[in-house]
Amino acid sequence: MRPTVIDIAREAGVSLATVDRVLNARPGVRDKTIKAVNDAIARLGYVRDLTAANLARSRSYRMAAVLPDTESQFVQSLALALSDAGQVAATTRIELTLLRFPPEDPHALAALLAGLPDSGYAGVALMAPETPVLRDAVRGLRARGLPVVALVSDLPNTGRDHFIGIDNRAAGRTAGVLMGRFLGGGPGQVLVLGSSLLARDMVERRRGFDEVMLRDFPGLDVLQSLETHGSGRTLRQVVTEMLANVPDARGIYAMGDGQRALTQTLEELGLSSKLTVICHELTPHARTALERGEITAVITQNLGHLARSTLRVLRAKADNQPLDAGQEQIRIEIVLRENLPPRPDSSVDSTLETTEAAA
Amino acid sequence: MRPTVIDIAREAGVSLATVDRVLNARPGVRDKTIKAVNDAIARLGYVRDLTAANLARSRSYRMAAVLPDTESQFVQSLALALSDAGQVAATTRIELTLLRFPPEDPHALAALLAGLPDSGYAGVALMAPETPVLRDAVRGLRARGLPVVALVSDLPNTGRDHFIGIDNRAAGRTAGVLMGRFLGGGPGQVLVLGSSLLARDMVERRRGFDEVMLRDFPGLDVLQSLETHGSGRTLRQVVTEMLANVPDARGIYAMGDGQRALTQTLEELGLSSKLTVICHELTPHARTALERGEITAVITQNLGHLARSTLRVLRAKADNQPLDAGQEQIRIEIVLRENLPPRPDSSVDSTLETTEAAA
DNA sequence: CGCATATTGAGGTACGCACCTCAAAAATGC
DNA sequence: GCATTTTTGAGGTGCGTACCTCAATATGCG
Repeated sequence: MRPTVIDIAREAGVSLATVDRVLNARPGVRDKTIKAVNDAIARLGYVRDLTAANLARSRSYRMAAVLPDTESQFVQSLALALSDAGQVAATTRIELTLLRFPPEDPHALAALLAGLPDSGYAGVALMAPETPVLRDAVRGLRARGLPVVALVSDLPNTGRDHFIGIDNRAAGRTAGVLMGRFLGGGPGQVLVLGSSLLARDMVERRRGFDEVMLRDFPGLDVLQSLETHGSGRTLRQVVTEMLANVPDARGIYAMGDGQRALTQTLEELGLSSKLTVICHELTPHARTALERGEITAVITQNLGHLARSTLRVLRAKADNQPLDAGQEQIRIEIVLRENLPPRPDSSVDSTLETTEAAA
Repeated sequence: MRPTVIDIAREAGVSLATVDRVLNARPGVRDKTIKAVNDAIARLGYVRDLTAANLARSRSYRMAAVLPDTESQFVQSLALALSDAGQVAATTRIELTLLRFPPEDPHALAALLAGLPDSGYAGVALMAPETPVLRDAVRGLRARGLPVVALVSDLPNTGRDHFIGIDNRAAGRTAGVLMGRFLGGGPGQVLVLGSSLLARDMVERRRGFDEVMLRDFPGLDVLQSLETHGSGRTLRQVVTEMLANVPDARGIYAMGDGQRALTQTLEELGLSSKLTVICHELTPHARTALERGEITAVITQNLGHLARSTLRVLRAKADNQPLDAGQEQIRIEIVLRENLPPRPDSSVDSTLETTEAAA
């Protein structure tokens, strides 16, 4: 049997109340006594039973995940992954609420954040572009003692408690090596597409991509980024135009969303499977395109892990506990047709299973 | 507040004892009453608090992980990851014991498994080659009601409850595309190394590799597999000899272990960084070699995830609970120099942090 | 030494649930 | 309608910990 607080008390020759004071860092214990208790803990190899502890604390964790209200497949998948993870986590006293904000309205977002009930929330996860208004809003939350973690896209200047997502510069570098090697080093030209050239993640991906291309594949000519503004129409326009002017285009690096518009455009131009196409995020569309050979490689992050990590991190922050850095590290995954994971991923049937189990 | 059993009882108009009987599938309740309770549960959205339930059951999970006693870096890393995961899981009433067996002695392994205390264990994770003796031993364990999961290398004919690891054929295919594309399709020759040509995982990797190479890269000539028997000396010998006879060798696919011996051999032959080298498992050595450019790509599985998954699966099996397939899916990861995850991975400091938190 | 203050002990309640017993009530068979 | 069986209720105990109160010591200081 594992030792309990009672064993500690006996071993240390003190009362249970004292052990409790030491364990929970309550005041009114002499250093000497504290040491005695800690020694006993070490001797017996006591490990606090977190399940019992949380029960006794009757601690529960109401958390909010705030996402832009776009119809982008990526955001939708992320929302799904989060709500799945939330369902599962419900058995561990975690309650997750998903909130959405109008994507182009930082003030609405700030208002939403400011309007979160003052108490009752244990933490907030946030995926949003860093604007001055948002910075203040996040600072406000943190001033109220609410942990805030940035999701997918970092908010380094807001004082957020943690960032959950990939290193976008490394992701860009990864895209770079793949592109360079897949094209055999050149010669040829490579198009780069981004939703917005101002967004931090786009900038970083481009930077990483360029680093590698310049250093390792000087024979390839990387063109200026094209902005799609998240619009399929714009994407089609700029890509069509560009490809008309660039005779020897051999690759496309799509840093932002719009895989559907891209593959469609290439299809129309009769270029499907003729170019090396690398994009980000394994959305259902990217999957299909990968299977069909219309996209060569996808750089992605596992949304299931991301969602679960979010809950774990928020909880750890709420409890003021340290993180397991290794576990919370989100990997930059490379997906080719050949290592495409089977479909049931952040799917619905896991939810079904869970519900069934609870019933 | 989340509803509790008491709320269910009130809502269903029955006593607490009856709710309990329904929840825990105890006999002696009329169907009509069962339905009433389940309806109440649905109406209130009740979710059983697993932490409290486990506490009340005073359920604890003694588990064993059985690994071959080799000094291979991969097995060592796996052992480390498992013991790390075990440390962390100790706070949730899980106790993991690591056992080792002499790698070439299936009978010793069988004896070890048969000798596990009849009760007291909640499950066993096992990494071992599938031999007839082992098959019987595993069947014996399962007959005793002990869940068994296969680790890293599957044991399909033993009736194991679950397999935790990657699809080796898909891994081989992945290696294939990478090799093919990195070499620009040929011409040239590719060496394949495996520790043993009989081991199931080697066979499957080779099969996947060949599938892709034959179909997509007919210009590349894939040579017969060379057997290293897990010995660095043998590896050096066969590789040196082969390279002397093959004028246009451009790539090496190392399916098994021995990365250290391989990079050393290539170094000696003055071929470092001149060949496209793809191998498996991101061991410390593979890391270094990747950083130095001596290895081009590593196909790997995240040992941290693997270890945590093992514990989760064993626990779910012990509780007869369904799995979250998405979460337990082990990804085939592709690691290049550019997306090499930062070092602190299945490291020691996470252990320190945890210990500190408990103190 | 005597007093104020700091430290410790004893004991209780609660968290949400599992599991047990015994008696009461309801349903069933004849 | 009675005996029998099945179903239900009431109540208790325990899991390991948190957190509280009040009294009993111990310690430090003048």
